[in-house]
Amino acid sequence: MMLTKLLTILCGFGQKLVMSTQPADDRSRAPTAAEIADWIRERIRRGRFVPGQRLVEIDIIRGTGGSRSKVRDALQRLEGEGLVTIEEFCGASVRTASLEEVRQIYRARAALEGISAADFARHASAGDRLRLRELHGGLESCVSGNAPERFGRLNGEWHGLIVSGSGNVVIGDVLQRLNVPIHRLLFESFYSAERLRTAIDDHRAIIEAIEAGDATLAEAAMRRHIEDGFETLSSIDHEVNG
Amino acid sequence: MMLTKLLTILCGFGQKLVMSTQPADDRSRAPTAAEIADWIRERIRRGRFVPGQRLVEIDIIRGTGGSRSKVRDALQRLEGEGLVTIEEFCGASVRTASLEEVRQIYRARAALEGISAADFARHASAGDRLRLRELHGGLESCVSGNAPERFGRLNGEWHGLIVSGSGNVVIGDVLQRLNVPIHRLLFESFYSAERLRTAIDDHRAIIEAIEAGDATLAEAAMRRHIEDGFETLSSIDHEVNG
DNA sequence: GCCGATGAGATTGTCGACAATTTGCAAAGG
DNA sequence: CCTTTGCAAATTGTCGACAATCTCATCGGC
Repeated sequence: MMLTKLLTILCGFGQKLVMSTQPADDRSRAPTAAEIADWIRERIRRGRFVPGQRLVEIDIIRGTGGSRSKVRDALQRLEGEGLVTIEEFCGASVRTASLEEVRQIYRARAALEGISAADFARHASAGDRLRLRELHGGLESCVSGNAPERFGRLNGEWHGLIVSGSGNVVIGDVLQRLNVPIHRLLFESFYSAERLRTAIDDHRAIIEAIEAGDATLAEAAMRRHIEDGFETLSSIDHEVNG
Repeated sequence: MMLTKLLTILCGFGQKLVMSTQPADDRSRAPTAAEIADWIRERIRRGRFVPGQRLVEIDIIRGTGGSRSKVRDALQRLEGEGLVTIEEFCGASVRTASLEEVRQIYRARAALEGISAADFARHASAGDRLRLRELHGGLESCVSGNAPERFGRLNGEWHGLIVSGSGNVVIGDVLQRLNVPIHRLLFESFYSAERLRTAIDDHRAIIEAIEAGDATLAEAAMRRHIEDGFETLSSIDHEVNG
């Protein structure tokens, strides 16, 4: 009995939530493997698939209308992204990120976004610099208007702009991949108003360093900003988990 | 020359090199998708499959003894790693990294290995610190003994030790993935004896910073070391292609 | 001779059927 | 009541066949 329960937790963890059984997608045409992967990714992001949950192929087939091969391809692709794990005869399940792993992801983010901020300060286009200021304005209005949902989205855009404006596509890809497992944490803004104000201050300091052309300062500020973000996250986790 | 490069980028370019037609692997059991992926990866690393070359499924089936589904799975996995590109009805081909992309990869490496060096200086185990010195001794003997092949391998181990000793497996994974497309460049040591001596000097400076407990200095030195490495590579490329 | 149509061969994409394995249930035994 | 054992259903892994598409050599018209 205890053994079966243990095994259940190890392999499978059968959280068989009943699915909304809309038989297929709106469009009649068969979806590609990439589209199925998007469908799953989106559901994980939205919290419809929770970490540890098992992703049964037949359910995804019913949900997307794709064939089994396509669904399997999609799951394999997602495994490559580190979003799900696939075990022999156990199928795919949403991967859970430990706090330690989140810490390591944030350290990598600090390094990569830090260097991106420096490169942005050095040779970003005038258009990107302007857009950065605009986004910052939007973020400030979110804080005063208390719109945490919009804040999460704009904040993501702001960080993305720093990277894309730095002109390094490779770093952009790596960061996007790194962010996937913690996407829910990033956007499910359970941040306090105080944290939002702190973030805004950090952003302002970074922008000022960029506009002053001080790449080193921009990098240092960005790093500190991201590491502070992890501290906040970590303290929240401690409150929640004990 | 330029034309072939262009054709390589376009779809196909049937570089139908005849394969060594050993019918299957030594062991009789069927290889898994992961093993097939390793087989392909290894051949790309060794230069047996050159960038732009088309990877025909049937050839890989003959070479590995795996079934078509497994081979296709393996290719898809490799696409996820960024090693090959798959186009509709064009199949898989070894992805070519442009000089600009290599530059971006080196920039990312500089950021990640830099922060790893800092973390190594802060809290690496005594065993890892000792091993770092040992590897450095091996590298020095390579330079004096003129053994570029062994130098490439040991150099890889040295850099890997910095990362693993820093205690961040996420960064380790990212770096491993980043290095795959440029693996041939890293290990096909066409480096001059002078470059090797410069690298050794860099390494010594990094080790000294680490032993002095100066994380900031270690990071800066590591960054400069990697960016110098790219400069060397870039100048070689100009000699060859320009 | 040059150029486009055309058809065969080669290569890849898709799918469903079958085999291997696990899971959940239910009955037998203590 | 608890544990164990066996079986049926569910789920996943594997494979080969067929369809769709591309490549390239050939042929006929101009």
